[in-house]
Amino acid sequence: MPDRAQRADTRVTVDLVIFAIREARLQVLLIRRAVAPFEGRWALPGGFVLAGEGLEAAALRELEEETGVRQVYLEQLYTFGDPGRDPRGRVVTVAYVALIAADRAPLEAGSDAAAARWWPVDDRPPLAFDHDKILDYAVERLRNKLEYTTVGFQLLPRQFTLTALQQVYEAVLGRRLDKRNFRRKIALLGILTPLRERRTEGGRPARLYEFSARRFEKLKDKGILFPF
Amino acid sequence: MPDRAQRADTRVTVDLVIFAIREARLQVLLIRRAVAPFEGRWALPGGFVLAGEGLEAAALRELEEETGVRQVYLEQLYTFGDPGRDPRGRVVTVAYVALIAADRAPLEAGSDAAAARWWPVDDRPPLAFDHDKILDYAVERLRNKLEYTTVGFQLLPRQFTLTALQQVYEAVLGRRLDKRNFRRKIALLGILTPLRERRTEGGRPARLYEFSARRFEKLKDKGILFPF
DNA sequence: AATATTAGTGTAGCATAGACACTAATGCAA
DNA sequence: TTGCATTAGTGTCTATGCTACACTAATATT
Repeated sequence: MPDRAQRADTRVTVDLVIFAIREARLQVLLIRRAVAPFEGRWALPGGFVLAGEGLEAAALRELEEETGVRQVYLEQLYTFGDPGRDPRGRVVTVAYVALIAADRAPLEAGSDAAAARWWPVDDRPPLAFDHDKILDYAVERLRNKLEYTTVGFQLLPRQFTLTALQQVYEAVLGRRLDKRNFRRKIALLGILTPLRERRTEGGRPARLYEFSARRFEKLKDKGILFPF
Repeated sequence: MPDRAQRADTRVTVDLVIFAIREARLQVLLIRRAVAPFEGRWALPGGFVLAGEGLEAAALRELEEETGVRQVYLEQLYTFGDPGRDPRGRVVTVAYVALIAADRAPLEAGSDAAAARWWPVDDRPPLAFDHDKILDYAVERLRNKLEYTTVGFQLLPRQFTLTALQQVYEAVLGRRLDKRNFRRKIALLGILTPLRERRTEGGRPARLYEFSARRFEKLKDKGILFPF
């Protein structure tokens, strides 16, 4: 049994890695710190977990404070608790990843006073605390999940073209994909509903699609858990 | 900014899901609680993170206290922090999964005073706190990881037969595998070193093998991250 | 009407996964 | 010693999925 004297109470925070696709690149929302430590450095948005508040609830609260959006995809990433990761004392942080649909991502994120902006993940400033490590891990996780889940759809508006969907995959994975192979794979999944509408953007108009959560659930029931 | 009065300090614990293969089944080490709450119920071993101690360090310390083993595979699983998950107050727990090689798993685990024993995961008593949820999630993760990583080898002694390896996979996945397909897949990976020794156990003697971390690293370097 | 731009479509080769049954080497008991 | 029980070890065929690869279609602009 640990001695009561040694058993230190600890402050617990949540940090958020908020991703969106902007200008066909994977971008992350960062805030510029106004106070020490790391004053002036960019950091992941986050904050303390309140008394009686669940971890995910705290993450959702911070997310809404930062971006104004609700009902987004949110997933716990990892918990970082090295002593010394925060010079102010013992702070354990539970990191979450949020995915925001392109059309719901605030243009230049309107945070309360503090400067906040989107940065391309592969062209970003050095971050405060151990946030570089957190962000790197988040990107790795997102890349992996993209290949065997349907999280990719969370980065798109409800209606989208197949080209837009492919651009999401290319932006996250960081490499070009073959158009025909990509479309065949998607079609084989059978989780997209084609719509009557088309959208025209410079050339031949493209058909719009919707993600069909209903069909996806049916696949899951059959044990086809991760169709990607 | 959260109000300072609302920002509650919190106790942080680590809980351990310690797996081993025993009698060809996936088993987990549980301890019987001697004190309230949940007195008499079985629970995952765990304890408070000490001041100045890292999360993983705390998990390793608890693991050694509980089993006496060192240098085991240890991986962070998930962090559970629902308010109300512990009737004594706000406790956030970081759950870890440990894999112990069959030959190093204590026979009937010798914990300090408290009763401790191995239970088959699919034939276990109801657990204290939210530990059933934690254990279920750990099993799910282990099953997934088994298929695309080499964690399976962590559940075996350094030298083992292919049949023993297959039994590990069958015990974790909970289904029988085809002997020829299994052996072909393993051979294709090229990460096993055949030894001269054989081990005889009732019938024809079986060749022993060693996991070759060196060859595995070479594969990783080539980008073949998860050969399974 | 010509041009630029984006959407949309099929096939062939290769690798991987699953189904499937018999022979080989040893220990033990009659 | 021989036969029997027990565990080890081996190859092929089929189906499925992945990769590479090039042209036609529909619109807007000049």
